[in-house]
Amino acid sequence: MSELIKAPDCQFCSFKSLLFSSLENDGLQKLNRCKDQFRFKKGEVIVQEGDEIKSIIYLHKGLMKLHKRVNETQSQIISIAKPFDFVGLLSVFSNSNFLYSISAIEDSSVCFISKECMQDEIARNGNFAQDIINRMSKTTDDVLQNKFSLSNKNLRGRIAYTLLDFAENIYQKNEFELPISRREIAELIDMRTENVIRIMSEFRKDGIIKINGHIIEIINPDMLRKISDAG
Amino acid sequence: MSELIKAPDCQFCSFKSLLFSSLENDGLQKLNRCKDQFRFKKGEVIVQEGDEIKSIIYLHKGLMKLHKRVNETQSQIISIAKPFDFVGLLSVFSNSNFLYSISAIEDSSVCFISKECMQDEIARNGNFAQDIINRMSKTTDDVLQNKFSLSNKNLRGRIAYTLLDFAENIYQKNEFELPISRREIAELIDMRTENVIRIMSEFRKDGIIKINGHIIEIINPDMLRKISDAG
DNA sequence: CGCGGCTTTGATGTTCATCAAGTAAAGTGG
DNA sequence: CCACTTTACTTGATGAACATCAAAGCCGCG
Repeated sequence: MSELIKAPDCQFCSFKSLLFSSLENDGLQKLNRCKDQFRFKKGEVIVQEGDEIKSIIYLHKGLMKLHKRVNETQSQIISIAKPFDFVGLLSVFSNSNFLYSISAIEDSSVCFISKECMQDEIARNGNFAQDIINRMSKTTDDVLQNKFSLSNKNLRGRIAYTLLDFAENIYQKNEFELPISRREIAELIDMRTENVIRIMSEFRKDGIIKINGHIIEIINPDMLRKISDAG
Repeated sequence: MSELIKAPDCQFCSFKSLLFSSLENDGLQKLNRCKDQFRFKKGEVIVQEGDEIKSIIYLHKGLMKLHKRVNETQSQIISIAKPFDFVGLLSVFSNSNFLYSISAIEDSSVCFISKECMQDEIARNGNFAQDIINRMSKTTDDVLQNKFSLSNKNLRGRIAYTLLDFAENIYQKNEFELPISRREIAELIDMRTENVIRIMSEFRKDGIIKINGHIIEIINPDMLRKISDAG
């Protein structure tokens, strides 16, 4: 189960500079008292669709998926959160309850920062507010950009795009372990499990990628890029 | 062409309460000096994809579309902005240039508020910052919610959803004039012009709607809702 | 060891894009 | 104001892309 770990002082957090550069010591001290650090194992659910939003979730390490039930048998993945993301910055400030669930797809380490504290600090420190706004804007842009490029692509293009996304933006390596099942890939890019498998097999037969279970190696990124763009 | 009109004092703007409730007089005065009010005729382009972002655009009256070129022959509509929307709050704070174009699809009246002024005010006034954040969060949520519900639907469902959206959220009437062409509807909900026409004709033959050019009357909203939900 | 979930492949059917062709409507220049 | 051009709308026919259905192997787990 999830594990509360002794939270280090924010002041010494290695990610501080990325996020809270606009906070002077005073603000950091405050924020420090408003946070809890947790570890989650792969597969654990951090937030259930409909839960009250009490905190903003900052992802230190690992990967998470934001997902939504569509009906009894189907889900949809909205986006995948990477380290340094404020997971669920979407809708934190416009809804009192989460519109989606959040689950760890790799062992992860997160900070929960109380929404109230965050709001106080936003009201008190304009530079911090500006930082948060920029952050939100960027997060939104990324999600939308992703969805829009995908919606123009055929299935081959979507798979190619997704594999490149994992290689370039998430793992920065051409060989990596897919953190999600074929079915979840399908949920992420709006297609059926069978077709995810079929097309990945095609790519394998064409020598574009190697597959070993969840381990993927991209042999020919240029070709993958071409397929993604053509799609 | 677009027409600069004598801008009334923000203090007496009838929309003030909706937007700038967090601004005391001092802040309003400042903002007042940072804005220009314009009128645009249906069809006019307010912003071209790639233009530098210098202002935030507030839509008083009318309707606008946010759209993007996909290739030489195709565009895609990202969303339709209604009165009281900050058009293009998306990416204003994460990009220096617009990622999309903005065009009037009805005669419209807008305020341009300088981005710089806005940022100064955000830094100075925490409550205002909080307001803006809530606004952004809501705008984003709406766009995403829309796109996600659409992506699960078949073509009939998408048309039904869209007609209901116009009737309920934009015009609040069961009879209205579609402000966009069949082709633009296709661009909005990711299908082909021919199928937009075909399905709308089906709905007409089934007695669900009446069509007279761009005038649409919804006869059976319940059925439309059913089709939208089933899709 | 047996059950359920994930993966894989093949066969079949449906949905939708594409192509084609024609009418209507709307803008454009003389 | 009329001929001309372009753009929007409409319907039908065809084929491609993709979902669905079915069946079987695999793997981890209780």
